[in-house]
Amino acid sequence: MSSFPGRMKEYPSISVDRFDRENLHARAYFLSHCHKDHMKGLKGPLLKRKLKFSLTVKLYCSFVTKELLLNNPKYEFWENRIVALELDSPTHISLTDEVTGEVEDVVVTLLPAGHCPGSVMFLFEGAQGTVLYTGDFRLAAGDAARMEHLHSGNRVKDIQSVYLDSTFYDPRFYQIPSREACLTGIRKLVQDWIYRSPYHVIWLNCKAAYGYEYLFTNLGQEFNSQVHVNSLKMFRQMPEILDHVTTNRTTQIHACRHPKDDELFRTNRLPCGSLAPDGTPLRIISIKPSTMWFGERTRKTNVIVKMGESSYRACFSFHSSYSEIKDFLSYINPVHIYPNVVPLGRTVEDVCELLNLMCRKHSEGAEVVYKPLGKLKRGRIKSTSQGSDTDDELFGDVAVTPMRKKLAVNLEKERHSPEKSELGDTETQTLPQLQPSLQTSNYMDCTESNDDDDDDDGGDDEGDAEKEELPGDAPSCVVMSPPPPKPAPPSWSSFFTAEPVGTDDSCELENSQNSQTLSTDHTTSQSPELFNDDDESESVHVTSSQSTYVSEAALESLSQLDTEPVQRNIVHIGNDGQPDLIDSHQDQCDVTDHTEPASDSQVSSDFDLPLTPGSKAPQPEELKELYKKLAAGEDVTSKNHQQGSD
DNA sequence: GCGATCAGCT
DNA sequence: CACAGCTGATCGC
Repeated sequence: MSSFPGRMKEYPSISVDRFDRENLHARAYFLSHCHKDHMKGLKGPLLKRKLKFSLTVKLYCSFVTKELLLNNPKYEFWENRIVALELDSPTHISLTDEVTGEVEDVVVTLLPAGHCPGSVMFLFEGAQGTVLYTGDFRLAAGDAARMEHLHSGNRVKDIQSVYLDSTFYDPRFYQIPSREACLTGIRKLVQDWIYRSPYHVIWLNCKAAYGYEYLFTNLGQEFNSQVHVNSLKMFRQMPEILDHVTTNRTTQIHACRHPKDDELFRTNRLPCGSLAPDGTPLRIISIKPSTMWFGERTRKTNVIVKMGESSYRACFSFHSSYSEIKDFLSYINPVHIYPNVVPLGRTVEDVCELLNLMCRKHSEGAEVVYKPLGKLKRGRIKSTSQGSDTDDELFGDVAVTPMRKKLAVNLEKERHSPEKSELGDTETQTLPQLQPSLQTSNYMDCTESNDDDDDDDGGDDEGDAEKEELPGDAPSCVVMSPPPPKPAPPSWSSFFTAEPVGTDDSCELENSQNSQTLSTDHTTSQSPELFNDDDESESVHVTSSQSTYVSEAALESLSQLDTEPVQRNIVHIGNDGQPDLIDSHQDQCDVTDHTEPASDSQVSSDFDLPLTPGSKAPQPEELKELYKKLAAGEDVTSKNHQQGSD
């Protein structure tokens, strides 16, 4: 749970994810995602009152977050004050003090956070430096390298501070099976069950929060079915989700809820009360998504654990693991890191101590030997900045992989081998397809799974998880996390955009008046025609420029235009030669860099990974050599440090 | 009567 | 296990 107080040292005039107390005085608000612990004060009477008297205060978030937020009537009063921003589109915002008239400019960029639909990180750039507020995130190792806006030209931006989702920043949570692995395990379990008969149904026992949607969509897709949920209302603008969920109870996969659903389940009933039409009793199993973690050297990575006769836990995490966070931090190499969360059983001091190791000053001495080159997307080499730590070599996905899960290891290696990632993308398809065999997977009955007792190197637990036919006919054991066959990553991207949908109200989609409004914003929201560029050249487009009331729809689209995507601004700034925007910032190139490569970097669609600071573009030949060495575990350091040992 | 806080439960 | 978020009790305004 976030305990971020809402304000960042560098930009105290804005508030992020907290809306009470001091934050009531903010000049602008930012909401990273639609979870209650990040919305404290957001519907409070004080803030509501402030809005009434303020002309300029806005709330910035993603389109999806806006949609989800406004789904709750308690937040409706925000409607005309929310400015939804596109992902990966630097946007200039003028922060005006309504009393003094003082103005501060920042550029904000929303980066996908992978935590729940609409979740983003905020990258702020302004006179006080570049600051990243991560919100909550689940990013895999190497993801930072793929984020264009964390880079400036070929380099990683000079990031002053990171306000970090440190939920699992504790070696205890070293490893959490990847999203793909978890999904694969769940898919298999579901398949094992529902293919037995139409009376075999699944209940996904999910908590009341956004974040499980990708599970629903993936299962819906896989089984060419729809998942039963209580309401579709919030997804009415999100066809990617809407397509795979339903309020029709006659389906084999349920994620519906009821205040007493656990109790109902114990008596073999679904939360929705659905029964087979012919009276045949349903065979229900429940799958409860829960986070499972493993120690650094654990070989067990069961993503499904049988808890009882017909109940299972399935690995599922909204947050990055320790190693994922470390990977992220070591890549962006910030000067300061502030935890937003204190992991359970730890103190702030504990976390800070650990985080300090990841700060720039600490890594400096052992400065990076080798940083990712070109588009070495998967197999990025850890830069082992803070020497000694045994974690380091185990840092990447590869190392985190259980050591002797036979198949698993090799596959993982294959998948992450730099050679392949860089040169032979297609090769990675050599992975075996999932065994079509179902019915037979053996599950282990367990009560515990997260014993990360890495103690046993001896490998006593060899076949532990493998067999154990329980008498019951319910699938009875653990699915080890099978390395997914280079899955197309669950389409998280789809959650970050709210595509217009032709109000396909299947069941209970109230056609609210705004259902059309939003649709226009999405892609062409910043259509220049609507605004006369000239009068914007005033540069300080105070966000309240439209104080008069127009139709809601009009206002809606206007408010989207209040804040200029930087690309346009930048051009403008370039013209008058005075980048008054970020001038005092350490390096203006940060700003200008946005501009000119803008076209080219955007065109190069999948974000070829820019070079790391201090490196120069390697020739293909060199690269090959390099990768070979890397693959062979040889030393690739050009100078001083060795890679693995000392 | 509402909001904030906390315990309890999931 | 942890999450995210309910419910319900209590207290204060």
